[in-house]
Amino acid sequence: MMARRLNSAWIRKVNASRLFHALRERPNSSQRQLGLVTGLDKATISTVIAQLTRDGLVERTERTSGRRAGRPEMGLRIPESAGILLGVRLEPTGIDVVAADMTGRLLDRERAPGTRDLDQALDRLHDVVLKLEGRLKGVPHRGIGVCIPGLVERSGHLVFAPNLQWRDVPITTRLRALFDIPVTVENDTKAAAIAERLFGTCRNVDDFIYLAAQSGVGGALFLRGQLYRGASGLAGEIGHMNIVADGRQCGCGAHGCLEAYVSETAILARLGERDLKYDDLTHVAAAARGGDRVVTALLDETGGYLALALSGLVNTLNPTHIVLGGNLAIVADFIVPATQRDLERLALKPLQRDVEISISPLGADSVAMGGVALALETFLESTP
Amino acid sequence: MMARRLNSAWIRKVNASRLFHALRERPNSSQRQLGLVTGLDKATISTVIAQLTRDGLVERTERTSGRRAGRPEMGLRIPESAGILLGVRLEPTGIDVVAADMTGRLLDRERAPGTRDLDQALDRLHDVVLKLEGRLKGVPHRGIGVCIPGLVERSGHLVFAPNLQWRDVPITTRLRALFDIPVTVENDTKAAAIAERLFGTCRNVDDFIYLAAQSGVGGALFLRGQLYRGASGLAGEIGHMNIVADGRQCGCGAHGCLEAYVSETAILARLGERDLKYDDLTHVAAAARGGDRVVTALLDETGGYLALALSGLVNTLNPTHIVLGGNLAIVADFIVPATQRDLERLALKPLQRDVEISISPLGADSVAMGGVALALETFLESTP
DNA sequence: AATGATTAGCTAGACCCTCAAACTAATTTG
DNA sequence: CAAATTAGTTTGAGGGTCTAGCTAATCATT
Repeated sequence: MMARRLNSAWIRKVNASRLFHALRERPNSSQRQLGLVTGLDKATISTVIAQLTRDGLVERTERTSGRRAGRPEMGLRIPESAGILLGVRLEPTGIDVVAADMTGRLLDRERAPGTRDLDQALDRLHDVVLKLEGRLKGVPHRGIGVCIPGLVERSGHLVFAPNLQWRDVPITTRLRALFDIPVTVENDTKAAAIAERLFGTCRNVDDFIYLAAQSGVGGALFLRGQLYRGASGLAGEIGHMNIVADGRQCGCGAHGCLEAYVSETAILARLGERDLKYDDLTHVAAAARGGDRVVTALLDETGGYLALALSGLVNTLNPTHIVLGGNLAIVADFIVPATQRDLERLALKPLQRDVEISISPLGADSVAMGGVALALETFLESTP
Repeated sequence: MMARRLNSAWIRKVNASRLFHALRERPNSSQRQLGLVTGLDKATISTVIAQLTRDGLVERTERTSGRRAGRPEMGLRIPESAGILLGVRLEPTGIDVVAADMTGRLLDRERAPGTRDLDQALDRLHDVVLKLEGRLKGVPHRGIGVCIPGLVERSGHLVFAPNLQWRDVPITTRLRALFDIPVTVENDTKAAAIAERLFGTCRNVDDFIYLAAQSGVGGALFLRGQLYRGASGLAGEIGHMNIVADGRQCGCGAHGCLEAYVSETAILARLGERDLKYDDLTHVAAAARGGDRVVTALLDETGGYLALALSGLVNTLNPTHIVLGGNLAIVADFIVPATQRDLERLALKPLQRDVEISISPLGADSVAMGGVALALETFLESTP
């Protein structure tokens, strides 16, 4: 119990956020058009837009509508002066920071070398952010979202980040001490899924499964239009679903996890066992495009493993979309057909019929843009 | 888009519903106690309770608090006169109807023979309900919830009910024409899960997985305190998760589904293959209690299969509880230890740590009580 | 040009809501 | 019997959405 306090201020916040997103996705909309999209009353829209305009988050553009009797519609948009958002991706191999405007348009970026030393990583992050902030003066900095490859609890506590070798770190507290703007911390894949929803292929999709493979396999669920975090915030660990009884050893200690078959590391290792040495998936994709039968066969097989995991999720969650991201997107063209084929075989027809597999368009920036998305959501949820 | 209209009337409805449930679970609470539980302001509680009292849904009881300075607390409760709810379970083997008061207490029941003939089934249902309603005069009849073993879409359309052999039936429309009180239709397992949440072991649990085995295996997910229906309302089909590659043939046409191992039918069939003929799980449970090694070994194995499916769900959904219901509950004592053991092995430690497996206390009435729960939810959501 | 028709956006007022603060009520304690 | 204490009610402020009417800005027609 003890749920969120429901009062008119909260309603206003929800409606303002809904209007903001609608406008973000449809720049130059008029109030009338926003009404059609959001279902809100025009009086409500009028007052909310007036408030957002006072806050500098919305401005009028030229008139828009075609030749037609009646008062012309006024276009609205979210100006660059509305503010900037920062997104951070923390990895052992590098610290990426991107800056975007309030619509999610990438403005600038900066990178620092990665490290497994926590204090050093925070120091470097601080420096890089300062550098970026210095270049983007004169506009309010609305927030920063930090993405970490590990288990981040609801509370903001980092349970474990295998690659970084961080364990039990009160990471949010540490980061909040570093910056004077709102900080949000989340698991990298979950953040990327939010980016997919705000900026990617799932803009109007309420129920989807996001799956990203890098060194490991991460997943995230969007259910009823919201990221699903689960009881303690750890939901989405699709990578460690068991798909092969007594199968390949996984980094988590168990056998037969999805991750042991479809992560970048696993694909490269499995190719290695067939005496094919590749450094990364880009080269693998090139070989597949070149028609290498061993490679395409292995990727096809990989698609089958993926389908084993996904079919169960399709049956249980009844999503409309499945999105593949991370490095997996690089070879997705050679994986998806098999996944599709096996999904048709394994999932129940009425559920499988509704689901569409797509490849993330966000590319290498998906996680950093996830940070931006996090910052945006936090900003819109904060009391104005 | 085009989400639910958010206004003050909606807030009131949500708060009234929250208070109603709080009072239902804690009869004789005072307004102060309800405030502690729901987090609502005492002024809000005062006005809402006054409204509910006017509507006849709440009444005062004797004073309650012990000897203490200050004005004594007044107990509140939901009286029998608040109304009755009807729950229906439609099966080919029988039509069960139960009547309960607004707190979910069973008052009366009636049963008619089942049939696969749709018109005949509706006729019989109508008769049985009339009979029950005749016995429960003088109190408003607030609604009826009908549970069907099949895929029921959000719209109320029945896609397919394998056992009843019904396909593509606008079941909700048909049923609404039959009764003059609000009718809600849902898949039987989903309804049972709601019952579990309102009347069973998950009263204060927001995220749980419900799994019931009868002739098939059905599942339902409670996420963020609400039943999760998925994009088209078909979520929860855990029974057809693939758990064994090229495994046993399942009724759905595929191989290796969970249902092919842990449904009542499957368990009996697998015992049959070991030359043990049983008619139902009650006898199997008796044999297991009697120490029959073959039976206990098979049930133990079954628990392992269950763990295969559940571990993936635990990793993806991060629930706090897993509830086993339906006929599976009868033999659950011999299954759960193995499930628990394998879950510890297969699911990620930080997620597995939070999850508790329990057995539904609702017994054979779980589905019919699910109908009652459906009716109650519909009533509380309807505009008063 | 002037006028009317048409449509977008604004605004006043009704009617909800929650919530803080003051008030009333009902008890125990001294 | 007064003081202290605590539960519940009432009042009023301040917020929300929404209906209905109003104003503004255009096109079409005379």
